Amino acid sequence: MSSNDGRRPPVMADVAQLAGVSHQTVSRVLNDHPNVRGETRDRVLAAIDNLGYRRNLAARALVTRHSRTLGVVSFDTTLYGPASTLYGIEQAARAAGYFVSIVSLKTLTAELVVEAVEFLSDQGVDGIVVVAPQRSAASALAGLRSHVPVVAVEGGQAGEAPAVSVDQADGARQVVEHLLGLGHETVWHVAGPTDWLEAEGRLDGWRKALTAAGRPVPEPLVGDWSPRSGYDAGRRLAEVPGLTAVFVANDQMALGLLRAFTVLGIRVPEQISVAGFDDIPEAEFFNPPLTTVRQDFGEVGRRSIEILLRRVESGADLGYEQSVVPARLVIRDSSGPAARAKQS
Amino acid sequence: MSSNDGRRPPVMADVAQLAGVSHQTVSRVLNDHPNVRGETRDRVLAAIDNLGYRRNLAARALVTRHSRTLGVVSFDTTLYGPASTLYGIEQAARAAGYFVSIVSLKTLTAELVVEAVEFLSDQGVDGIVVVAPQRSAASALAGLRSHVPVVAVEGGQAGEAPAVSVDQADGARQVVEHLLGLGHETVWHVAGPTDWLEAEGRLDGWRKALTAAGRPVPEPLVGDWSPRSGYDAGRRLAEVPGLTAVFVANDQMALGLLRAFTVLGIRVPEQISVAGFDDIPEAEFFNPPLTTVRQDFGEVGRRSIEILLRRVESGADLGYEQSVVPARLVIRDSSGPAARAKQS
DNA sequence: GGGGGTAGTGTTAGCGCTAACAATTGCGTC
DNA sequence: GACGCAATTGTTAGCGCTAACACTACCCCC
Repeated sequence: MSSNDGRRPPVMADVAQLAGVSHQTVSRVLNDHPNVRGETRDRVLAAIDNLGYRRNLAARALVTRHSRTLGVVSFDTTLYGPASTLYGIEQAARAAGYFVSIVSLKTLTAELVVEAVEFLSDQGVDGIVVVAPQRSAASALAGLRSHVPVVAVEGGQAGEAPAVSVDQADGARQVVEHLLGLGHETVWHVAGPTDWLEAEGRLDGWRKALTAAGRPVPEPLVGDWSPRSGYDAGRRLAEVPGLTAVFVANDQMALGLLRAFTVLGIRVPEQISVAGFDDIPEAEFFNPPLTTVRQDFGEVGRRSIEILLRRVESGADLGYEQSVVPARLVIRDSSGPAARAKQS
Repeated sequence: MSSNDGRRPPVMADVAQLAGVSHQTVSRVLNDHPNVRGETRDRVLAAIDNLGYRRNLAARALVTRHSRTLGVVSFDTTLYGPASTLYGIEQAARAAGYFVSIVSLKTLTAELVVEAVEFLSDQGVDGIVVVAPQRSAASALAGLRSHVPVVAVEGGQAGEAPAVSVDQADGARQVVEHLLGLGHETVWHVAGPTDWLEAEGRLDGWRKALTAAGRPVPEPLVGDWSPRSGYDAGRRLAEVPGLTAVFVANDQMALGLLRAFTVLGIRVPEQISVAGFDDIPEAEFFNPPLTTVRQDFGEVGRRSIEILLRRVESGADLGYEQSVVPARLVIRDSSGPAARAKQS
C-alpha cells in the first residue's frame, strides 16, 4: 500500500502521505516556518519519527545553493599547531551545524593551495578556512578569486582575505622581557624557516624587544622547526662565548637544543636559559621543563569560523578584517637568573 | 545572446549551447563515456574551458546517490596518533578522488560515536572510517546499522565492522625481547588506559612475551597516555627494588617517566632501561633518545581507505575482514645492557 | 540490397527538495 | 452580509545533473 515498500529510505513524500499533508508542509515543518498549525506540525513530526525520515541534503543543497559544508585547507595536520587549529575549527563549525571537509597539504606552494581551494569549491563548500602560515601560501590567497568567502589563519597580510592569527610578536616580546628581567645581557634566537609568517613574527618581536631595551641583537640562527635543526643550532650556540639565554622559535627545536646542551654537558638553566614557543603538551616534561609561550589554538579556530560564517550568512564581501589572539608566556624551569659573566 | 548573461556560474546547458551539442553529450564527455566522437569531445572540452565550467556536484550526487565524500570519525585529532592516521586517510582518500569530511570527538562514548556517524550519514557520505581505539567506541560500531559501509581503525573486534590496526602486541613483544636480550631479568610495564584497545594489545604482548621467556610478570602500572601520568609512574617505579627495565605504553608517558628519573637522579640507561611506543618525532631527541616502536600510520590510513572504497564501489557488504599493519622496533640510547644486580 | 548491428547523438523523465504562487479557510469590519 | 485580510495548506515549477531510451547514420554481411 505504502509508496515505500522497497528498501529505499523514505522521502518527503512518504512522510507527507503518512501525515496526510502535502510534501511542502513537511518541508515547512523541517525548516521551522512560522505558519504551520501546531497540530499539523505534531502530526508531521510523528510521521518523520515513525518512518525514520532524514532529509536528503544533496537535494536541499541543489535548490538552496548552500551545502552547509565548510572547507579547510591546512598544512601538515600531523604537527601540533595545525592539528590543534584544525580541531578548534572543526569544533566551532560543527557547533554551528556545519560539516567540515579537509584538505591537508604536505607542502604549501601557491599552486597547491589554489588547487586545494578549487577542489573544495567543486564540492560546493559555503566557505573556506586556509591555514596558510607560509608567505607563499598567503600570497596565493591574494590572487585567488574564489566564489565563496575565504578566511586565512596565520596568513594575514593586509589587503587579502580576512585573517585570524596569534600575536606572535607579542609572545616573543614577553619571552625576551622575561629573560632580560632575569638579568641576561641579551637573548639569542633560533628562528623558524624564513618563509613562515609565524617565524617572522617571532623574529620581529624578539628583535624589537631587544632593541627597545637597548641590548645588542645577535645574529639569529635559522632552523626548520624540527628537533634535529634545534639540535644543530644547540651545538653551534654552545660555542658562543658569553651566551646565557636562547629563545627558540618552537618547542620541538627547543627540545633538540636541550638535547645538544645535555650531550655537551651544559646545564640549563644554570649556565644557559632556554625558552620555546607553542607550549606543546610535552614541554612541561622536558629536561628541564620548558619556559614557553602558549597559543590558544581553540580560540583561533573559533574566531576564524565566526568570521567565516558571518560572511557566508550575509552573502556579502565584508572586506578585510583582522583578529589577533593574544599569546601567553608560561614560565617553567628552563629559564633562570643569568649566570655570572663567564669568559670562554 | 548567451543564456548566461548573469553572474551565475555556467551550467551544462551553457556548455552544450556553446559547443553546439546537447547537454547529455557534455555529460558524456565529463563522465568519459566511450561513444563520443573525438572531434565532438574536443569541441565540448574547449567550451568547458572557455566558460570555466565546473559541474555541480550536488546535482550529480542527487541523481547518482553518491557524493564522493567519505566521513571520518576520530578521537581528539590533536594527539599524534589520531592526527597521523587522519592524515594518512585524507591523503589516500583524496588520491582516490574523494572528499573527506571529519568529526573529531573529545570523548569517545558509544553515544557520541553513533551521533557522529549519523551526522555524517545525513551529509550523504559514501562511507565512513571510524578511528575507535576505545572499547566503548568499538562496541558502538557493533550495534550500528548504517546504510553506508563503515571501517574501523584500531577498533577491530571480530564480528563487527572490518578493521585495520597496527600489530600492537607484536610491537610490545619486540620491545620485551629486545630488553631481555640485553640481559634484563624482566621488564616492567606502564600501560595505557584500560578501555583502550591499543593499551590492551600492548599489555597482552608484553605479558605473553615475558611468559614465553619464562620470566616473572610484574604488576603493570596504569597511566592515561599523558606525560604527567608517566611522571607519576616513574616516581613509583623508582622505589621498586631490582627494577632494571621499563616498557612504557606510549612515548609521551615515557617522556614523563624519564623526567621523573632525572629528577630522582636515576640514570637511563645505565641504571634503568626505558622503551616507549609510537615513535613521535620528538622521541629521537629525548634525554636520552628513546627506544620505541614505530607505527606506520600512513599505511593504516591507506589500507582503511582501500577496504572502504572496495565496499563503497562494489555496493556489497563484504563481511568482516581484518588488516594488520606491522610495527617496528626502533632502538636508541634509552635501552642498554642490564645493570649488575643491585640490591636496594 | 535489405537485415542487423553499432557508433554517435538527442530527447525525455526524473533524483528530492524548496520557492513562488494559488487556493482555502476563518475572522473581524462596516 | 459582503469585503478584506491573515493564517494555513496545496500546487506547480524548477535546481543541474544522469539514466534510459529513441533516433539517425553508416557499415558489414550474405
